[in-house]
Amino acid sequence: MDMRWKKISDAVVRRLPLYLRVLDDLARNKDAKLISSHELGDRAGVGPALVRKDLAWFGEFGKQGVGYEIEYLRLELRKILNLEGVINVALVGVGSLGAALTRFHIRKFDEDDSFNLKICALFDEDPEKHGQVHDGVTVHSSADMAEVVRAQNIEMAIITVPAGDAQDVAQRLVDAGIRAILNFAPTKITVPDGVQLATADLSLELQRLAYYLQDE
Amino acid sequence: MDMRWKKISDAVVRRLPLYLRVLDDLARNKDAKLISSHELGDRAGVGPALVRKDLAWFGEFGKQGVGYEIEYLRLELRKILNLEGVINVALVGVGSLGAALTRFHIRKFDEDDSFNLKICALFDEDPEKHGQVHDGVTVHSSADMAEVVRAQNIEMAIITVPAGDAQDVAQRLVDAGIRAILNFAPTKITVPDGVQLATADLSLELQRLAYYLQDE
DNA sequence: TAGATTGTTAATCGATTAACAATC
DNA sequence: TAGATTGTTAATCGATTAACAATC
Repeated sequence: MDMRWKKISDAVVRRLPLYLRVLDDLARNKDAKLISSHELGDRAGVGPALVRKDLAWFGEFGKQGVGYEIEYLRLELRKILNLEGVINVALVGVGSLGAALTRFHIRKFDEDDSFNLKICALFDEDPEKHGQVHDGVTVHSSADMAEVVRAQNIEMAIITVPAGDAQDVAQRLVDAGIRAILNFAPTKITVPDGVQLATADLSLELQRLAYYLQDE
Repeated sequence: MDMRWKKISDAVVRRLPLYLRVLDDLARNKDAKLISSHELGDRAGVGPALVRKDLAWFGEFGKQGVGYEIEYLRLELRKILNLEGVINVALVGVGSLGAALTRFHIRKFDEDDSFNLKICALFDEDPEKHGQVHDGVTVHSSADMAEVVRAQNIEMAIITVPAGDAQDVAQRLVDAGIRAILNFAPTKITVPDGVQLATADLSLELQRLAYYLQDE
C-alpha cells in the first residue's frame, strides 16, 4: 500500500497541498464530479503533465479519457499527506505574533472541516503568561515541554520566539520528540536529520521582493 | 553598472538576502574583516561553489587567495538587492494577524539599522478602524488606497485579509501602482506580469510537514 | 466508434557541483 | 615562494515538459 520505495522529492510534496486545496474547494462547491489534469493544473498553477507525473508517484488515480474523480482523489491525497486524522501542534513564543497566529489557526481549524492541524498547546518562558488561555489554548512553561508534548500527543511545532532564542527552542522541541517545525524567527536554525524544518521568514521574502522593484 | 543583461534566476535572488543576513551579523560583531565563500556558504547553508557563482552574476567582489571583504560585499549586496534606501510598505487587513505583523515589523525596523523595509500605512475595509493608530501607523480606508500609496511613495504591500477578499485586494493594490506583494491569505492569487508575488501560506507549509511525519 | 485523457517514457531545460587555471 | 581562494568552465544532477501508446 505504501508507494514510497523511491523517495519522493520535496518539489513534488510541496505541490500536493496545492492540489488538495483545489479539490477541497471543488468538493465544497460540488461543481462537478470529475476533473482533468489540465484543469487541476490550471487551478493550482502547475502544468498538466506535471500534475499527472506528481500523482503517478503514489498510484493510478485517474481514468484514461475521463480524468480524476474529485472526491476520490481528494481522499487519496489526504491519505498520502498524512492528513486523515487530526495532528496536534504546539506553538512556542506567545508574543503578539504567536497569539495572532494561534487565533488565525484555531479559527481556520473551527471553520474548515478539511483542515486537520490543531494548535493544542502554547509555551512561553514568561511566568506571567503561564496559565493564560488564548482562544481556548493554555500557555505552559517551557520547562514542561517534554511532558505536555507526550501527554497531548503533539507532533509538530511553530516557533515564534525572538531570533536569539530560536535555535535553543528548536533543540528543546526536538528533545521533546517533535519531528516537524515551522520557524517564524528571522534566523537560520539547524535540526538533526529526520526532523523536518519549514521556514516562514518574512524579512527574507520582503528583501527578495525589493530586488524586483528596481529598474525595468 | 547594471550587470543584469542576462536575467538572473529567482533561485539566485532568493539566496542573496541569506548572504546579506550573514554579512550583517558579521559586520555587527566585527568578528573579522574577510570571509571565504566556504565560510559564507556554511553560515548561509549553501555550497561554496554556489556562493561564488551567485555573486559572479553581479560582478567580481572577491580577491583570489584572500576571500571577500565583509563590509564591502555587504554594501554591494545591499545595492544589488535595492536595499540602500528605505522602502515603504503598506499592509492591508488589520485583523489580529495584520496588527501583529505590523508590530513585528515596526519593531524590527526600529531595532535593526540594516533592515530598510518600513510599514508606513495600514488599510482596512471596516470604518470602525479608520483613523486607528497601530505602533505609530495609521489605518486608512481601502477607498483611499491609490491616493495614500502615491502620497507616501509606497512600493510594496502585505495582504492579511480573509482568503475570499485577497484576490480583490491584490487587484486594487496593483491598480494603485504596487509592484510587489507578500500574500498571507491562504489562497492562490494572480497578478499581472511585472508584479512580483511572494506567498506566506502557513496552511500549505504545515500540510507539507504532515507528510514527513508518517512512517520511517 | 471517435474523442478525450491518462500514465509513462524520452527530450529538454535549468540548477548545482566539481574542477582548475589565474592570481592574490 | 607556498598556500589559499577566487571566477569560470565543464560535468553532473534533478526537475519539468513534450510526446504518445494505451484505453476509457
